[in-house]
Amino acid sequence: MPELPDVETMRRYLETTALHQAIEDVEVHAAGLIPSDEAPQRKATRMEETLEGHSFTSTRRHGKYLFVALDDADECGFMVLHFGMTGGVTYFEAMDQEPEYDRVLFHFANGHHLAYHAMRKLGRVEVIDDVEGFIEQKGLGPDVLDAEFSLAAFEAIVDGRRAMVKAILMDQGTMAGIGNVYSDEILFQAGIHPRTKINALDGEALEELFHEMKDVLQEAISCEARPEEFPRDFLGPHRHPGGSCPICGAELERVKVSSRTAYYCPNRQRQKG
DNA sequence: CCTATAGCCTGACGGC
DNA sequence: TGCCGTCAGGCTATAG
Repeated sequence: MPELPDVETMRRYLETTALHQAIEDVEVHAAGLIPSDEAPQRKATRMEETLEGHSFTSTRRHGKYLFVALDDADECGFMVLHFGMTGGVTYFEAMDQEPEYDRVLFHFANGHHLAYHAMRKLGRVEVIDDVEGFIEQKGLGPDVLDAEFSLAAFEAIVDGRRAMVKAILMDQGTMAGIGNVYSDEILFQAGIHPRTKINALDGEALEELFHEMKDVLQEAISCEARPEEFPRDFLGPHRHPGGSCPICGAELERVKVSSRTAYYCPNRQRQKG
């Protein structure tokens, strides 16, 4: 699930729930989510000791990564959350509300708790001291919704590339935040077939694509990334086997791109390149 | 530079 | 019912 709109929704959720409270206790239940070569028990203990006694003070997002600043950011830095395919965060009071697949649990002084959960353990949790350094080390491109990521910047970053447009959209090194589902949504709105080579798009099509990138993600955020709230002409709720185009009614087709399943409307997204 | 594949994990679903 | 393969919205590493 978690692509840019989902992670942004979680960021806002954390902003209104988990900030400015003393973290009394931390339980790492799945040390494998911490990327380090240390022994699992050692990693878990180290993270618990690093966070306990501190508090979260602010949040930040880049692409699909969520950064949570610690009160003593100079010393402790930031906790980074990545959600893989199935991760999320839940803030709750009574322990009988503890979500399933709870991988890291934070106990706050106010009696509430925050769970980082991930059914499949494909996410990551770690503590870093430098957000910019982390982004660079991961090789992430600009966040798609960053105001400085302009049409000119997009054109420059894509200039000379020849890959399929869907692969480019999903490449976090080109730009950060778009995954399989939202790349399909963006291409649907832009009327572009997912296997189109990006260099086959003319200036007008590229500009349309750029605006749909921004608009689709913004719209999804305003819906808190909940497909049932999406505008009627969005592909999302129809994106399943047998689903039909919300605009023309044609049955959606599927094709593999970058080893992922792309859904598209054969009527409105004709292949050109 | 580009594409494809496997691996990391777990659960849901369809077929036998 | 049980077993098996396949697929699922993530990223990384590797090979051609």
